[in-house]
Amino acid sequence: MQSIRDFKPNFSGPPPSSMAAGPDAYLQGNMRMTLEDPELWKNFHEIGTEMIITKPGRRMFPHCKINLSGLIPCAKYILLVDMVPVDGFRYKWNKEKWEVAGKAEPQPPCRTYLHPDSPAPGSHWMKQSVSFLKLKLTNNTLDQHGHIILHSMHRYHPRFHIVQADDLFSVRWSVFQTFTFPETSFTAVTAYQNTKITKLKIDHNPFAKGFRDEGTTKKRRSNKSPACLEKRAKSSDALIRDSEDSRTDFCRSSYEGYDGEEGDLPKRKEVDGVKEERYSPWAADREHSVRTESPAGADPRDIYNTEQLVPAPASYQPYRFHEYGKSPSPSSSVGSSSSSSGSGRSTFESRVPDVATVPDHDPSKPRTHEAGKPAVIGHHIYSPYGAEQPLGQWSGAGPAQYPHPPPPPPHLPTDYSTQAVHHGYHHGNVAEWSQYPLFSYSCW
DNA sequence: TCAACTGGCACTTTTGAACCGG
DNA sequence: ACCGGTTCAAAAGTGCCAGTTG
Repeated sequence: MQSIRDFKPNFSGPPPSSMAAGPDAYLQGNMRMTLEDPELWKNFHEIGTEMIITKPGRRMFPHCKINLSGLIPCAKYILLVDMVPVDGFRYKWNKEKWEVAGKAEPQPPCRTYLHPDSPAPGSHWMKQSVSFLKLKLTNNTLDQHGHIILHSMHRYHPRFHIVQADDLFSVRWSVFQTFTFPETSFTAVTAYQNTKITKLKIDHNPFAKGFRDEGTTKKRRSNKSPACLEKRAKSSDALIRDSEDSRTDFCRSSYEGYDGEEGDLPKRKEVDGVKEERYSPWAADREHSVRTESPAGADPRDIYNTEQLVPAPASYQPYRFHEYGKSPSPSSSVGSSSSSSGSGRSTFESRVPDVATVPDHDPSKPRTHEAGKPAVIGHHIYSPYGAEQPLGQWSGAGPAQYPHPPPPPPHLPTDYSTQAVHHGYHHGNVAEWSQYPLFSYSCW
């Protein structure tokens, strides 16, 4: 076992183009990512965001949209998103709140969504917001379309990866940074559980206009049977009560303690980010409410931006959080770690021994990483494939990139996440590490 | 028995081709 | 031939809901 930061720069052979600029190329401390529509996300988050997952794939709403700054205008970057479990539990909706319903199911094949513009120069990413509108979620573990596979009734949060790379082939050597936004965590569901979420979605998603109460069109299925209408009336009772509030008040929660601060939502968010967690339908969140504080603090939106320089593969990191963290919710861990030091960077350093520790995979090809600097994707660290399969799964161009979708990595056991829940990572080995690829699939 | 899931439905927006006039 | 604007139909994205599944 060897810590990443212990590795010395010792790449043999010519460095890839993305590294040719020399050591200064790694100094990207100014890189910043902010989430667009943070208020909307926060409104959902306070209620407990749910995302529908279907077999053919469903878009997210709200969809992930970010702003980037601090990139090198002329350098090329690749943007990726993956979904990582927030914790190791399965949930159920019971009496207007989410409850733990057991251990999480084994993680489906980890997939990464590659932004279709990738690779593009920094100037491209910075000139306008970057939308991941086309990202789709599915519960079909045999999905052939490259959608991100999730389990229903499990909690996830998206991670955004910025990789400085001239092309898809050089990603594995490239500088990358990972960002998460606590308010983007959600529960994957096949049908909405919380009627408040349904209402929020209807109110804000243009495709759902037809379900709005005060639409120009008449209500659908208005001639239902009385029994059905009665059932509907019962189920939508809460919605009707909500509808009596003004539309600008839609985010008002029914949780106790909220009334005292209603009407001051935006201000409260900026002043006290911790408090708002109280309104989460997550009992755990309310009990262990820890909020991310802004590392730099200049931009209010940065309050929600937890920069992670942790090169942990998807579906691996949360369990490491779980292993070392004190809370069952890694999102809380993320927030607390960031807030504890007031600096995402120092937080990263403090976590390196725990999170960024990798098995002593291949001593002949050591990885380079120094604490406080963006991590370098080592040759073997994140690729589930050997050197003979150099990220071919997400190379090429355009939608035709997965006409023949890649099969799940054959070495991926179906029960590895169960092992993870059982905290089996103290003594990792090569096979174990390779089971948690960051970029195992190309998707767009 | 029941929670979770599926598929069809009605409704919406988005997209792109076709058409027209300058 | 080119360009910009309009129209229209198909495609795709929504939540609803009854039926199915485990």
